Amino acid sequence: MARDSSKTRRRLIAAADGLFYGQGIRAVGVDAVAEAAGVTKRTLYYHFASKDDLIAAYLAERDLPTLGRYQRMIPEGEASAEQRIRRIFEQLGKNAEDPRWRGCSFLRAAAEFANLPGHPARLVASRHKRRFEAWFEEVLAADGFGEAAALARQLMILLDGAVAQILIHREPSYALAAADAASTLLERTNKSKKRSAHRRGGAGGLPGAHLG
Amino acid sequence: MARDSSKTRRRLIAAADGLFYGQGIRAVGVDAVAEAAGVTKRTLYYHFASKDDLIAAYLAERDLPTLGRYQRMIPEGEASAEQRIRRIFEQLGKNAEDPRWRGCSFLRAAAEFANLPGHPARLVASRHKRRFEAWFEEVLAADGFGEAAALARQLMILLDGAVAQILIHREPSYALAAADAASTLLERTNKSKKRSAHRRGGAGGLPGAHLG
DNA sequence: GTCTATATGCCGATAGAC
DNA sequence: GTCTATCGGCATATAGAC
Repeated sequence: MARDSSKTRRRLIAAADGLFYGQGIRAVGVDAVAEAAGVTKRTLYYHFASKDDLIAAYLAERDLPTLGRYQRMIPEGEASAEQRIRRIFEQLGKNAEDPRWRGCSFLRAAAEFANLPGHPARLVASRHKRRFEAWFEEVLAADGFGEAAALARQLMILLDGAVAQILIHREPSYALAAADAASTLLERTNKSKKRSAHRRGGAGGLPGAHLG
Repeated sequence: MARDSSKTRRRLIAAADGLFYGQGIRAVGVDAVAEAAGVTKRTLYYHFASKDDLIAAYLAERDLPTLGRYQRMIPEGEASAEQRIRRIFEQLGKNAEDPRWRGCSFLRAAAEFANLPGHPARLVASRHKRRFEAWFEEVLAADGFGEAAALARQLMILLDGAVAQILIHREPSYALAAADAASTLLERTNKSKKRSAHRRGGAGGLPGAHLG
């Protein structure tokens, strides 16, 4: 089987995911990851050139699923962009109530490797947040918002800002404060610059296995 | 000399500050801290019961000076609260241009110890952010804003959200996006709920040795 | 209060067998 | 592709002398 998709490799990434997200990347040794995956350290080093390589694979594996989970929170066409985006912040607050919630894996990785700008984990984290911001921009533009790019940036700031405050205070209600701020920003732009009307309705969605 | 204020103890905290902020707390061993302070490890353990104790002292030492640096960025009575608060975000962007900038030490500590809610570093970080939020509330209330507490929370979210994005993307311009968002939130509240007029003028201020 | 020396264990990474 | 065994180094923390 190809080295990139072997069962063992996937088991190692899954084990790394649980340990790195749960305890922190630098706090977990490769011994623990190998043991959790049920293989020896030597096998881990057959599949990954280094711990840094494993870290990058762990984050890359989270990239699209994380974005997809947020996208599924706000089904297209069932409500206005304002309502759909508000739902994202509300869902963040609910997710943060789970004791296993540890904030955003990408933000935490950037914090852990703040002194290593070229670290592979940093590249994956930056790419993920760019994708997220681009998606926000699409959602806003599709609903007729002007200055969608600038608004999308502000929403990213609010989202990670809420994550940061919740992480620091262990207080999920900061997500609602961020939701209010987002509503204000969108409402304000809506009234002055939005170019077309929106649809109406409600939206559903449940948190997946991942929490970040 | 009292153990809490001895020169050696202060040298150890200063050494820890440079290393922990520069490279991350878990990335730095006590050996490195002791060597940077010019003492042996045994002396470090005379002054601090454990590395966790040293970590807490490192953050506690940053608490009030960090808040004070922000407070000095916006001298009281020289401008409206809107202008003074905008200046904070602009200054964050300037500080982040320094290659030694590594984001917020409290946020990064919370990220590193996300799995240890009772860790002394977490307590210091939470306390610091509470103080910061309370100060924002004072500034807003003193300028006649209604809902100052809710607005102060939103500003904290924007501030740490900007720090997070800058850290992830190495892109200080996110501070300006946050500044615009803050202006919008304040302007909007200003127009609908502010209770009194404000003064006018400009403000000065320079970044200190600390960057967090 | 500071030193030398050490205890004990985990760190990331590798050699070589099968 | 996975194993056993191990390398050299660094982790936090401590014993005991002065």
